[in-house]
Amino acid sequence: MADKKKLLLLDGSSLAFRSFYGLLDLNNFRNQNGLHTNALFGFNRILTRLFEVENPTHMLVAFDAGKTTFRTELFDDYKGGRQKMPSELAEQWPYFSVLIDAMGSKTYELANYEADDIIGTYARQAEAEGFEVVIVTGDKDLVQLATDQTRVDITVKGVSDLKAYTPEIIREEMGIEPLQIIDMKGLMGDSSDNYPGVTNVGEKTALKLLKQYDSIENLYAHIDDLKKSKMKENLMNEKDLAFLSKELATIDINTPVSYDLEEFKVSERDLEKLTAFYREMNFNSFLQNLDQSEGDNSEHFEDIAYQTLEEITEEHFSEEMALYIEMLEDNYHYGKIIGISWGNETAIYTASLETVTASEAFKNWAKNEQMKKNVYDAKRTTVMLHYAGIQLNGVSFDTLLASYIVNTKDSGRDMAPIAQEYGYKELSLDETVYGKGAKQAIPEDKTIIYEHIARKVEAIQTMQPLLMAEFEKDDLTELYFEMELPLAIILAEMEMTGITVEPERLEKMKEEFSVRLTEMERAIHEQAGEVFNVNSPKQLSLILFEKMGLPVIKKTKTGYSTAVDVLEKLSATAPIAQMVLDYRQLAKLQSTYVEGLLKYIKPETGKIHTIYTQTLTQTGRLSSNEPNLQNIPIRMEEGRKIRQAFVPSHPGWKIYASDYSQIELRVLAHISGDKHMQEAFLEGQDIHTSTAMRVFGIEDESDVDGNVRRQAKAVNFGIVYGISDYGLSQNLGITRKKAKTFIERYFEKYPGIQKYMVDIVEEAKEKGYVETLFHRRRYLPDIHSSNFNLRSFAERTAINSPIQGSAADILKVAMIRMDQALKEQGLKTRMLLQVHDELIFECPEEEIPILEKLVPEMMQGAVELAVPLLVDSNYGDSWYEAT
DNA sequence: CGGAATATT
DNA sequence: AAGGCAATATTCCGA
Repeated sequence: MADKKKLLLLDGSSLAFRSFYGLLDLNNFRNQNGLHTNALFGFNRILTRLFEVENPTHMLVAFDAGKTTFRTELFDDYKGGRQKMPSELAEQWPYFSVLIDAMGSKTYELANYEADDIIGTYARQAEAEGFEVVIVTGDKDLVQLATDQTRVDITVKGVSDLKAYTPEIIREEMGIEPLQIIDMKGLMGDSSDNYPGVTNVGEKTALKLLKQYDSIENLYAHIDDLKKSKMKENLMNEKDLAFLSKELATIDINTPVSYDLEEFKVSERDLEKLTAFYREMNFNSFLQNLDQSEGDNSEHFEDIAYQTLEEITEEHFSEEMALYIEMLEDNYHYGKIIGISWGNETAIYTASLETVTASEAFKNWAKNEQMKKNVYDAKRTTVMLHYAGIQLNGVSFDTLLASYIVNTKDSGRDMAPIAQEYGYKELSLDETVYGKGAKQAIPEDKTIIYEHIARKVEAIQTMQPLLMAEFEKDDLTELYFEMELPLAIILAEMEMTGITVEPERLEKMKEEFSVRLTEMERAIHEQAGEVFNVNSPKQLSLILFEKMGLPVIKKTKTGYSTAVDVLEKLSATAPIAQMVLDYRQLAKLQSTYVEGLLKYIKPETGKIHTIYTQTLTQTGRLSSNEPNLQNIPIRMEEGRKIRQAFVPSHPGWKIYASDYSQIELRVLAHISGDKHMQEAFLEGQDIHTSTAMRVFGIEDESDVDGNVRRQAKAVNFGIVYGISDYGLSQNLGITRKKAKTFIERYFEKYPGIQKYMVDIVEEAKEKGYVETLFHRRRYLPDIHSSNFNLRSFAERTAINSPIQGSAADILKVAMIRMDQALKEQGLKTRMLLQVHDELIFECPEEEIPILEKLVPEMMQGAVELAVPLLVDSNYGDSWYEAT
């Protein structure tokens, strides 16, 4: 069967503007000539994506022709009041057509008409010829063109996401037919196109009227039926305006266009033109993608000299070298090393794992603290070699960790993009060399591996001095060498040590849960009156809201929400809601924690070895994965019991756990300098009680009941996150107005906090980044965005990151101090886990008295703040008992 | 492969 | 006029 013809119609002007404002980072998007390139970059991304996703046979990008159109003749002020195109966008304008042409598509503009009209006209023509049509624009007006054959995709936020409008979706969301959009616009007007509509009629009123009267014409035919009201008066007075607005909103589908549809057949993209364009614009990532999609991308690489060794001797080592170990698996506790490379400016060597493990010379070099090694991911390298029976010491630089410290955006497993960023362009993506997903494979020809990893060694060497220079420039040297790099080695040890988990305990829970889940599922089916998949939110929502007719509380992008807060509301009247909640809770425990953890117990050792990712979060926190041991249940007793399976690895040992009390609020008290909050901590008061008394004006501490304290606690949390009245109201289930007064009262009572929030946002705007107590940076490009959401998010981030990040820094310092102390004192105690504000150890019982002094000393003394740090500790026979 | 839901700090 | 709290990971479903 021949593929159906598919026409893609792009509103070039609209998308260009969207790209420009969606990526409003004018400093970073410039080419070597200083030309701004942000809009072109975004536009290219849309085009590439559309070609991939839609695979059109025909395509046209339509542009607005100029200031005057037939609409301005109808209405002088049409699009009046619009500010001029910013010069930064205007200078990019000529290049859009260059890009579109290179991509194999056509552009078109027509004097006196807007892009909308061209699109409307061709859409209707194409429909008549049996095409499938897709329109892409940032302008909602075009939704009026949707039909069964034509879909209209509107950009939602920025340009990356599109929302599809089909007639069904429009009916569902607005309750009208696509063509009625015109009537709606006629009544409500359009502020961006600057035509007025009827006074005081907005979308809501317009839709209400249209549902009753279908069209403006019919509405006015029945205008006498309307009850006397201000609205009726407005409608009568402004009848002309309504009809004029409707005319302005109507897309002309009979524009005198001059090309035949067949002219818009998509042609092959012109690689030469496209490459030249990307080069000119400095779009390196697109260039690289282009290379890959064209297959052999090593063609333009310089040859690299390296030597594959069968026999390794002392001569192959020098005082300072780069080292790289290749393994395809992400999880290095289970993966297989497929090649090893090391070298310096004069020579690069490669060897197989067998050759290396057979070599005493290599092992001695690896172990020797004095012999410096530059690596990419010190932790990964250390653990991989450990499993190969090789001890690695003397790691003096980690280029991955370094690039993350310079910019938290660099977090990649893959070296190529980071190397590229630092000017080393001779390296392919791992994906290109080894394939991805199911297609990934170890190359038959080992020289492919060796050449690739030899380049990695060269990349490490190239990057290292550049990263050092960045450290000096941004005052990051101490953070890196005193905190992050030593921590990487400590984390490696923690991961290798692992934590013992008793499978028997989990197996028992599994049996019990399985029986209960079956029964709960049966009961839910009974209530529903049919068998369905309770795990499917879609099927569940059909049962709840359509079959059983329960009230819809909240919607998601794709349908009805069945989230906790929704089900909780429903549970008052519908027992099935509570049953689903209970079922979900248990199902989560079963699949993620009981069965999930069992999968990760190493049979040989009975231990779980997580992987901490040190270079991922934007705040400086660690993350834990495969499995995540930072979110083991604790709030609900049932889930908390999971922790009973986490036990010491030797008989007679204990699990010892210490956590910081309210570290984030203490950090906030410190950096904000707020006297009242500092005082509360200095006097050892319960902070939430203290807040409750201040904010709610309670005189006597004994009058603070649980509920009031809970509310104060929620406000404190909200403050740390950069609060909004809406967020707080959702959280506490109170009105927005009430939430607002809470926050106002809070700021009144803690003026230092309010000042901090204003100042930090100001600082972020000035510098483009915020930083922690230890100078860890987070860049916030969106702080200047004209997009309200992006900007607001950046502002909240500016408030939260120094708090969350400084707390993370403090625990990192504590870990280093603790590790040092354990080693110096020759203790048997081992640090096992880190969970953001707590450390978990295993220890022989006799060391407990030592730890009770040592751990608080190391943790509380990690940093000197204006308020004391406080640590709580517990121990027992399992993690459960230690918390 | 993205979205929804839910687990933690 | 809009719009939605900070940082993560994992599982499941359904296109």
